[in-house]
Amino acid sequence: MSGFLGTYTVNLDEKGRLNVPSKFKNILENKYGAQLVTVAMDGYLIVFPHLEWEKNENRMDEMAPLNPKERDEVRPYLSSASDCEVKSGKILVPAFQREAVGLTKEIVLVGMSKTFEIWAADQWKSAAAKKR
Amino acid sequence: MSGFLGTYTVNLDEKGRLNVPSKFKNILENKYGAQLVTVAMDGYLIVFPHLEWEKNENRMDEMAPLNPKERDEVRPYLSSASDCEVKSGKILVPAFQREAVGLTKEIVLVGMSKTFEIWAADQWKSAAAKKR
DNA sequence: ACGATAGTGTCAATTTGTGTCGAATTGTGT
DNA sequence: ACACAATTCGACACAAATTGACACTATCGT
Repeated sequence: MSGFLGTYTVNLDEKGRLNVPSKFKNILENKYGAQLVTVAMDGYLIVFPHLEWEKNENRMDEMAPLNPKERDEVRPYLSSASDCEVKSGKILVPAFQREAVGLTKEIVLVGMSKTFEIWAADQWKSAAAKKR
Repeated sequence: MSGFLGTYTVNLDEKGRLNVPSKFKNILENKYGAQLVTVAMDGYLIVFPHLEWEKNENRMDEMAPLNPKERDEVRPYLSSASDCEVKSGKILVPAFQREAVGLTKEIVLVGMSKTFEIWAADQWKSAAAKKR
């Protein structure tokens, strides 16, 4: 297996869950596990298998907890993150993240090797249009 | 579990308590315990699980007790701090801290890995707006 | 001791999250 | 192209978390 590759169009169900495509599911089961961390960026979510997320976390945890400047630096990332889990083959995207990046129903999963991304389908289309 | 992550909007009840979201509650129960220390910063409260607070305390205890400069540095933090506890799944924020950071009803909990923060909802919104 | 204020535990109604299952769709081998 | 297997979809029923209110307890000052 070569990490997360390709794009998949899927739908969120009425509670905001998405079905993980079987290719991604296999990678998670074989290389990682069910634990994930999602981070909202400008326009999309990044999904980290827990193992990959830890690399970032260790860096952030070195901050001096009573130093406001240092807190300000990491807050945007941590505050927009969430840990979640693949359950019954599905991922629940928390409401605050769905709102943060404007996910409604149709979404696109984009493989990015060690991580993958979740885009609102219309965002993805217009981003793709801009590319060329 | 990856520490405190994400943002949660909750309301203080009529006595100034907040419901701890279950994700945070699980982390506290599994990794820490019910004992917390809250510190007022400029605009928000930091909530330390007791174990994490001790790390600061150790650092502060190294200061020379007869050195006024060093005393001046730590005084603002300690004087604005309070210890509290999760009881029946809720945290009572002491009145003087609610006033210190202007908490009324709607508040936002912000995960910061080893700690989390309590913001007044309007403060949080205007801070977020400034970011970009 | 008294009332006033602040703090605590509990509950029912609502909202949100989870597991399952059949039907529809897609993929695979022949 | 066909039959069969695997995957995906959407819906439902159930479980858990959240909310807001209420009643009760402790604490404080007079």
